[in-house]
Amino acid sequence: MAYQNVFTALADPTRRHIFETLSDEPQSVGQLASSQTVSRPAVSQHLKVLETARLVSVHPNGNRRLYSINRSGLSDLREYIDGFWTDALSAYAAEIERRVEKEKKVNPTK
Amino acid sequence: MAYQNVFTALADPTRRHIFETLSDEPQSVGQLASSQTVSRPAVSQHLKVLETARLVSVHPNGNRRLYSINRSGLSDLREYIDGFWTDALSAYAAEIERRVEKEKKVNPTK
DNA sequence: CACAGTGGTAAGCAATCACTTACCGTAAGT
DNA sequence: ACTTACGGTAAGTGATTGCTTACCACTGTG
Repeated sequence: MAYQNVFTALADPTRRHIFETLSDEPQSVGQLASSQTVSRPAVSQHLKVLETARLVSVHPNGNRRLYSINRSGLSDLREYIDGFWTDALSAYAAEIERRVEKEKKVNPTK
Repeated sequence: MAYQNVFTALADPTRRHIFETLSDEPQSVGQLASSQTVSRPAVSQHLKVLETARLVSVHPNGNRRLYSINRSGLSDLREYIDGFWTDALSAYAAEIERRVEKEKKVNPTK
């Protein structure tokens, strides 16, 4: 039911970049701002949106606040997406198909 | 690479509603507009966004244009989402494999 | 040839969004 | 207690967005 916020949260390029940066490793707000083109308050506002979409989590550590990725939002999103394949089997089959094709690209000799 | 457009396309509630309506059955622009709270041109503009995101397809049929769902955009989105699982990813794939095999046993004719 | 029916596009407008600077609260160091 | 670092929030602004009405092109029917 929360996929709405996920869509709006990841629709913005800056927010996606922050999210992808956090997927590599947890960072503080200041760290994030230094690797971003926008100011620190902007990052703070973006993190608020990402947090309400359950895409990131905060862990206050002394003086600073460490932000890390939260896959709950992505799970909501995937659940929504899977609903558009009529029967569950075709969704899983399509998933398998995709992975097989991907593997073929990486390792064509197989 | 096209998931950006998918995010922005499905971030709007009206656009999501149009997309979900089309997932039930293909419809013309006029049909869609009648089941929507917004005007026909608005629907037309939304369909344009959905089309560039590869979420819907058009099939001109005589006088009218029949819009139907296109899952390519969703596939792009799922691919993007799956990139955020690392270890859990393989477990997920194994789970899919298991379900597919199970289904094959139950219903071998498919 | 008209003449409906259908739908894409242009122009304009109000609301929302992303960003900035300025300010304030809190936690550690001296 | 003073100071420095960190970060959330308020206020304001320019750009973007979603919507409307108006207009125009195309297709099928009399």
